[in-house]
Amino acid sequence: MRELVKSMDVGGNGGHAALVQLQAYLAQMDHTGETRLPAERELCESLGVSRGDLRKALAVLEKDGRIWRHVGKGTFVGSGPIEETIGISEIAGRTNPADVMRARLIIEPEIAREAALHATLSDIAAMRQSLVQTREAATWRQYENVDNLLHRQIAQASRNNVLLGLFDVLNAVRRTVVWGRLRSEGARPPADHHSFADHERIVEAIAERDLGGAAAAMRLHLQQVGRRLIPLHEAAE
Amino acid sequence: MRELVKSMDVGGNGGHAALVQLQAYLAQMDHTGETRLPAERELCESLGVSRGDLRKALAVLEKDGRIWRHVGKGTFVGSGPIEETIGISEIAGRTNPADVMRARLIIEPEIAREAALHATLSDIAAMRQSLVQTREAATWRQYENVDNLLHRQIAQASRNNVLLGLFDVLNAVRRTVVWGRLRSEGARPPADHHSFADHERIVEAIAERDLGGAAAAMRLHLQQVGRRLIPLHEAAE
DNA sequence: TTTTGTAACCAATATGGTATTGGTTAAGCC
DNA sequence: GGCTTAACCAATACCATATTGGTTACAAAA
Repeated sequence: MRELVKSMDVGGNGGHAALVQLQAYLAQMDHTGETRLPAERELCESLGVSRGDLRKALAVLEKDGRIWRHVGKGTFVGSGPIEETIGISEIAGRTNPADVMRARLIIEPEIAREAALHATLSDIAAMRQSLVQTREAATWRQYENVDNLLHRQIAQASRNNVLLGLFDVLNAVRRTVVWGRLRSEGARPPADHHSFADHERIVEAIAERDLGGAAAAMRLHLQQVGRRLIPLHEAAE
Repeated sequence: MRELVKSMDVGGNGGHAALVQLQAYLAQMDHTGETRLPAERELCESLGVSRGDLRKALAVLEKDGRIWRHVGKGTFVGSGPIEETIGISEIAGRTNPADVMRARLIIEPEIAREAALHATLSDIAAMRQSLVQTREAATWRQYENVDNLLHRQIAQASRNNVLLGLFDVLNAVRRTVVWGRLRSEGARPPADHHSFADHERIVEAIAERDLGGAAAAMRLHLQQVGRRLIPLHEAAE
């Protein structure tokens, strides 16, 4: 312990005393469940050390990974700041439609495979109902809504809320990145639109518990969607 | 159009006029890029209709999916409210360690495959440096920090910010779910810890552009980690 | 001179009061 | 009955203020 302190370049003796007091304070606080410790200005007075020494001790513990600090929030025990929320626009701002499509191509077939393994009968029934609704859609907007629902139902059928959450994130990023890209309003999807057959193949494979078939069908479907999307993207540049 | 209005149960004639005026307003606003429309109290006066009629017309457009509203925020044109942030705790609260592990097994091998395809030389150099640091870690805490860094470097090497973002979400969920589970403090990772060899195989496969090898090595590594984690989980129940 | 303690300041965040907004209800008026 | 208006509610936005970790300057002490 003493060697550690020496090696850490902690100035004089006062710094050492502050570190010992702090470690005692942490040990006492560890079994209370509370993770946030008092403000530096209070703590240094409470421990009877100067704020500079306290900060040196805190820096040691932070480098060791026992605490983490952030301006305006405070000092906390734990390995690091657990991000409580992820900003969709932060992801969407640093990417492009091609990367989104590639991510979908990587994630969604595996989700479909998992769905084929865990889908319940009611899951499958709900998907089949969505299949009918996609064909009945009167406008492109309605079609997109039902299409979104169907893909999410597949993710939900994986019965894995982590996968479902990741799908939701990916979906939100996609809607942010591609927002306002295709504006082919007015018409409705043609009756021979490739997605109809694609969707049916996916749902059928899931219903038959064909893991590889579901993944392959989803991959094929996304590749078809990608082919229709890339030309628009290149034409815009 | 007129039939639509009739079928939508929009009371008397005043409601129809409000709908027409609103549609005109939307069309005029559509090509300005602005998505938020004025507050109801202003808009109803601007259009010269009562607030009740305006709200009926807004309800029709909302049911049609052309606008969406939220208390305190306003009314916006578009299919739906794009979730700007995803709460990690929302996902973590509805799941369990097993699902997190399964999601990692599905996602991370594919990320490793992508990394083998797109990693730059500096990416690989950084990974190798992390490999050394994992062996030098003096405590389990330090080891975990470097291990986290290495896995994130692999995701970063995919050169796909969407995949990187999804990895960050998954990682945050994992750290929330497993928080405080393993408390084997004090010791340091043994020299023959399986992860050392696992990590080296993964990085080597990426460096050699062996797509399948990278994915397989990552899958094997995570399966090993899972085997060490499940017993702890079952023992707790 | 070097080190330590103190105070002051900065940028980021938290906090609380106020204003705004969609949603709802009730009364008055055709 | 329908229609209008007004008032109220809960959720959100907005803004000023307080708090916090991070930094610097300067005097006191060694």
